[in-house]
Amino acid sequence: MGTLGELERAVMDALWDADDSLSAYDVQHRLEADGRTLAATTLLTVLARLEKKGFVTSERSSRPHRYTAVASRADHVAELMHSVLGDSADRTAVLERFVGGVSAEDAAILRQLLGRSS
Amino acid sequence: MGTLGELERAVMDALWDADDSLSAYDVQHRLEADGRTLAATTLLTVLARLEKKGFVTSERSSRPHRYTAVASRADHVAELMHSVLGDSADRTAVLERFVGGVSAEDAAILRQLLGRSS
DNA sequence: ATCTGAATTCTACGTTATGTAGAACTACTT
DNA sequence: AAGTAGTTCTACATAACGTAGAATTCAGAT
Repeated sequence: MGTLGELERAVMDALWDADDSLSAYDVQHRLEADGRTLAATTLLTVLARLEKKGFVTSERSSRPHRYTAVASRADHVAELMHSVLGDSADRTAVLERFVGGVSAEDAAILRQLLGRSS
Repeated sequence: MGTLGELERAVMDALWDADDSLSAYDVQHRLEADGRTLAATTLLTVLARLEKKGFVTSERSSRPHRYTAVASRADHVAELMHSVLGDSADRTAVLERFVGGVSAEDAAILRQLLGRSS
């Protein structure tokens, strides 16, 4: 599955919040701005782990290697939702519960997205 | 969050598949039927952990204590989906991806549940 | 009231994931 | 060739989880 640790998630957030690729140092500074001081090697380690897990890709031609999130945050979350729903036999029951707990706004968005075709 | 380990999930499945409460021994036998041989104490430990995590409740008045899942499998999955979606800022983007990856059947179920309108 | 066997709790150990980073090594720059 | 920025290796602590033996508890038999 694709569960991330606390730091890993923070790093992914940094990558997602950035529009383009970031170096380990960029990530380090972004986290520092969030009040989290970490050694550069720590970020390198975490980025390497994230890459091994398939969440990140790196550009090793440029010297400070640059890292990018493989999927957008939205894709990631949507994938997680699918993977959770994935192995459910009684999809109707699950979706029923899911929809039941959704806010009016989200329900509207869903209707809109499911829209056309009765 | 509420992520479960492999054994923990297997135990929860046993509880969900059963209609009423089960004793640790019942769970043990069910897992054995699945080709998984475990000591009774192991199941007691796992059940205790699941209870501490709030996934299970137990009836300690009857001698072989009986355990029950707090939430139905459907509720559990739906809750997980919500918790994943939960802290997303761009809900529209996420839901868009989510709906985009849903099967035609699931889409139909969702429309049904959301009641067309709008 | 005691004993006994089943059931439960306590304690514990191995493994893996994750946070964290120093030490060692690599590769441009000048 | 050397220095320095950057990268990889190696390592350790902590926590979660799988797993179960040892010790303790408790209800029923005698």
